[in-house]
Amino acid sequence: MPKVIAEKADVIPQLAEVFRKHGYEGASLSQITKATGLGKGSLYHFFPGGKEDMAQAVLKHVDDWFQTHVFTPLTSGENPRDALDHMFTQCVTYFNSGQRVCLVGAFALEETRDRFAAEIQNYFSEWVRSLQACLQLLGQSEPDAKTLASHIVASIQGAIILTRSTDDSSHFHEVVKNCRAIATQTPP
Amino acid sequence: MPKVIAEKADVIPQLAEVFRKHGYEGASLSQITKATGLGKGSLYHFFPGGKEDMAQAVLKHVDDWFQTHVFTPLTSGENPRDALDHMFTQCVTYFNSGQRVCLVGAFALEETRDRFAAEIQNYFSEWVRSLQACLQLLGQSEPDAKTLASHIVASIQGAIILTRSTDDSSHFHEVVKNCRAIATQTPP
DNA sequence: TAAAGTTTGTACTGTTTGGTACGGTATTGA
DNA sequence: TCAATACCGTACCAAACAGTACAAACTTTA
Repeated sequence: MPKVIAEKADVIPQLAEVFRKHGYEGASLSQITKATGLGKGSLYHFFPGGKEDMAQAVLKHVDDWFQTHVFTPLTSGENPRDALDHMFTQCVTYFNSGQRVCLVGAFALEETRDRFAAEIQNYFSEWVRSLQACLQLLGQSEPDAKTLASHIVASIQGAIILTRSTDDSSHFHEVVKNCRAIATQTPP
Repeated sequence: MPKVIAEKADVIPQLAEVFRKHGYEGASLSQITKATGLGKGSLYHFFPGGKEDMAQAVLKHVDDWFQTHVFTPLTSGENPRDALDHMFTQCVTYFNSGQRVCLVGAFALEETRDRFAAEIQNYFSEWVRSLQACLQLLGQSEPDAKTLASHIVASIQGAIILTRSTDDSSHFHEVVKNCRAIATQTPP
């Protein structure tokens, strides 16, 4: 196993921050070189496909994180109540109380949506699907769980927008609190 | 009143579509000239401040629309129940069942957020504030109405992301339906 | 230590960027 | 009808853009 000076994996978090800040179209290579400290040579060595290649790697990284820390726990089935709590806690941390943009959500609003359609769709489908499964384990009917899951995922995404717009992360916390409430209430 | 060949107001909708598609940073002047059919000369005649000027005009236009068609009706007080219904209906139409990006929301996720901070903040504050007022007229307590209002606005914004991500506007309709339900239920 | 392979910086390409300058053409009020 | 004003197209600018080429500097293997 060769020891390397830098690894692809090392620069992905910094790459992600650039895309988060400026979106796909708005992110320039000069910003990327500055953020990663890498010259174009290294960048194109790791990502021969250029910007698109970098974005793909970042999307994959985000998806892996959510798969491990959110989606899989939701469907583990051991203790759905705890899994749900865990999801909300992880979201508050990961999205920094709504101050940190969701990269996939941001891509979904740009024209780039088409370029990364499969990755974006997969991320949100998986989230809704696994959350729905968890809610059904908690006693919700299938259609109720489906609606509720969509609603909760949407709320979290929207709460990021609201928090960033008003510079007030209490919005995010309130929305999460409300989501916890409607997720555990018994349907009429 | 001078008759003019073209008016500023005429190009704003087309301008808005470009910003919606590409975001502020991603929107290039060549895309704008193409979309509006206007040369740079005309563009800089109407908007001496360039791209930023154009974006300001578009934000103003959006804000005016919501002020007239959503925010003011919510606080009119005549019939809060109808006003609430009206808001949801207008949103479904305006956002084309979640397929049309909310320009202000999209700006809030970009780095441009800082540039247009005041306009973005005002838009969402007004929305939440007027919705809260309406909910209080419907019998919600002040804190409940505040939380609920944040939650509903966030849900709508997030529902756009979800719908665009999955290319399935049923997500938007389900979220709106759920929002209608939680808005009118009596608190425990 | 020598050869092979990996990583990195620099200089360069042609293109596009936002913005300016300015001459020309409509439309106006007087 | 005749300035004055409002509109519009083209050519132009320096800076920044994404991407390429390639040699120098490292690591590793042998």
